[in-house]
Amino acid sequence: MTDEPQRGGRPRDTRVDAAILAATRTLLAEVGYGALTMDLVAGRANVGKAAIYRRYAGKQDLVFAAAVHGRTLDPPPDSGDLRTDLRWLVGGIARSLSSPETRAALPALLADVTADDDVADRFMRTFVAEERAYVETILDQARRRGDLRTPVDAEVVHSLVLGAIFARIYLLRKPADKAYQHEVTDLAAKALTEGAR
Amino acid sequence: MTDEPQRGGRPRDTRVDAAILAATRTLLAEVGYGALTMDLVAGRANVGKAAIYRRYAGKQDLVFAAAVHGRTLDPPPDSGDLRTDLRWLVGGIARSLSSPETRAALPALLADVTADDDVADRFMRTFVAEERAYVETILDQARRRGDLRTPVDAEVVHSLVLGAIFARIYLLRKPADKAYQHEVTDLAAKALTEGAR
Amino acid sequence: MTDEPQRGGRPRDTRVDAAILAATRTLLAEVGYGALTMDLVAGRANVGKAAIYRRYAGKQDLVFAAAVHGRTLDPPPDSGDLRTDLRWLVGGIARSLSSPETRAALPALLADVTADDDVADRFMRTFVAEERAYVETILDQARRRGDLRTPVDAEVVHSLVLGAIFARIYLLRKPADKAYQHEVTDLAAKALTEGAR
Amino acid sequence: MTDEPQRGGRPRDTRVDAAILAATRTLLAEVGYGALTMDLVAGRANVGKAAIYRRYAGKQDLVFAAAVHGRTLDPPPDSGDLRTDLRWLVGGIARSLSSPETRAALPALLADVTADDDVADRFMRTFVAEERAYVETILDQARRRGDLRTPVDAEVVHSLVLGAIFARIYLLRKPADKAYQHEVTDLAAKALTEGAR
DNA sequence: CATTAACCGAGACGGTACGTCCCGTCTTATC
DNA sequence: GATAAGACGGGACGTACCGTCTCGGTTAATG
Repeated sequence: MTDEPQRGGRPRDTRVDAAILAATRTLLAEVGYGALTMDLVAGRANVGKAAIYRRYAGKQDLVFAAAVHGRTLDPPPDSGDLRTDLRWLVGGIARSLSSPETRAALPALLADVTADDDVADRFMRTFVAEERAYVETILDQARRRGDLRTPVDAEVVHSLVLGAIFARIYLLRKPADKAYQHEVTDLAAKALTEGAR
Repeated sequence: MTDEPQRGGRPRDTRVDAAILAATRTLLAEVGYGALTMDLVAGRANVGKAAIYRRYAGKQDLVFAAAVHGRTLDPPPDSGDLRTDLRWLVGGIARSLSSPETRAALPALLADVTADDDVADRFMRTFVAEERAYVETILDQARRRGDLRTPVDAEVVHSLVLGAIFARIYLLRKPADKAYQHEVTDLAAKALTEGAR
Repeated sequence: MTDEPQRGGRPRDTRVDAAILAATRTLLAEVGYGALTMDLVAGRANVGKAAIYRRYAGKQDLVFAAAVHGRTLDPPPDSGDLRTDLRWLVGGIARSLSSPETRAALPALLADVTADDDVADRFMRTFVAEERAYVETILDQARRRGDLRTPVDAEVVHSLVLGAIFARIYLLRKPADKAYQHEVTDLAAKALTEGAR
Repeated sequence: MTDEPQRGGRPRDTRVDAAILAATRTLLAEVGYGALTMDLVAGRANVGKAAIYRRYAGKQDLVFAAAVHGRTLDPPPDSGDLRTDLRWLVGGIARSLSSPETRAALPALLADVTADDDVADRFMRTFVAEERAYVETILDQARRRGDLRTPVDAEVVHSLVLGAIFARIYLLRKPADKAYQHEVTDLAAKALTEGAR
């Protein structure tokens, strides 16, 4: 986001903020990312284009804010059981990646963002960091309980779980439903606990 | 592809076919998907734009053909050992997703695919089906050897392995190097064989 | 025209010649010069484009041949009376410039042709030369009869008469009907005979 | 012209208006109508193509505005002498049709006009109407002086004079120089005054 | 009678201009 | 100084024609 607020003069109109985001979400659902035009958003929100560019650096930034940002997981529970913790993680990621807005925006966002390494790193950090911390928490707890085979990298576990959900939805184009979540949780638990103790 | 062959008249020039694909691949690696222009491809291939549009419906179609189509894995080996088979699978997918052309093209392609169900089907057939068959072969062989815990779905295994590599490269933006491949192979083997026998 | 015939081999098919010209004339009337495409002519005539280009150097050449060429005046009569001779000249030019095909083709042809001085001179000569000779004949006869004021240039007279008809039809966009022809003839006769004898 | 003005927002930049017309006039003289490209005009004027298409419906519209519109004759003098008035008329028309821009644009424009009746009306109003009024003025003055043979139609006189100059330049492709202007003036004066008084 | 050279329809070829669309910035008048 | 409106420079898109070339096949005159 651009969003360094102004110093003097008339303050930003919060109704404009809301209208922009609402129009973006509506249009994402109606026409998809590709046909979502800045002019279109401005028109739908009854807002000038400048008002959008004053808030967001561009289309990617806008869509990221409207469709992806803030969809955060609840904090991890520490159920005392690795499998339960994993089920919670898998469910959270699945829910986050399954929302209609995310489904409409994420692939194109990923594409736009991949084109520029700087932007990409920033976006990915935002997208990934919180989840990563939760994975580490879960693994630490399990390690403390002695439920884990010794050397296991949180980054690898994260890529496995996140990748499994992402691939299911965006590569294989099937729903990441409860049954699938269960299978993934099960396999992950087996992999992490095999040979432990 | 467009590609309905003509009935009479001058046949398509295969040298033009080749020049277009070669130029596309070169330019994907040189400038990336975003800066890849139809005029640029035409110029590099010494070809008229019409010659491209005669063959491909647009940029997506062209890039799909140039970057994804025909990039097939070697046939699966049946080493007699599940872990070795998995290592081969993981390595093949990693190699396929790591090529500069694929790295340049895949995210944008994925975005296009998500936006259009027709394209999606074609994409799935090409990108996913062959790999899936290999996964099934590997699992069947392991099952026949009795190395497998009973109920395991090839589709789930595929999404796990493919997702792990994809997430590593395109979401976490790190190389899917040998060390990573080994970790994924190891975890997958553990998950699949846990409790077997 | 291109039209240097071949030395050996199969001779040109006269049915093709006719079909090309017929299609051109039909299409000139149907869609006008601007929308008349070589492909369109070829398609309508059931003929390959090469067959057209074997006969004509290009669109202008084709249209010139189809719509303008050969529309020649009858030979001048020498009625013994300048006014009568002028009426014949005016009528002939008016008839020639009024035909539907000429009306459809001439302005655009003039435009295309004006773009290239060499082509322009060639076309104009063809278009103009015969008429010019007739004007000279008429003036000579009048001069011999003593009906003419002394110094009068055939080129100027020609430009006056031709221009009057052309301007009437193509600049003012009104029919060069009998009444108009009569007025022009009358004025021309007055101008040429004023002060004679 | 397109030219329906906007209601709010940034107004059209008159410097852009001027730059577009200037570039068009320059390029008409430099390269002619055929080689005059919209991109070329945009580039020369340092203007986006959209800025041109916002003002003009296409190449014809642009060229019409640049080359023909507003090129008006000076007001007619009333010298008290028909021949002098005619010389002025002939000279004015000749000057107007001889300018490099008009020479480059008029034939193509005429072609476009002939192809589209709507355009034709606009063309006629601009190109023809003012001149016609002048012809009528001149004839009226002469008539009041009694210098004119009785029934003479301004439209016919206009077509004669205009046609003579047009034919000289665009059909015979010779300069409408002083000598030619004198001959035309002379013949016209003779035709109009023959038998008068 | 066989050869041969130019013909034939069909349509792909390189090239070029078209007019449309979108991006992200800038410029008005208004609040 | 923020706002709605919308013009601005820039640049890619996909379409349409031009005039040439290439394919398989045909047809008359030559040898």
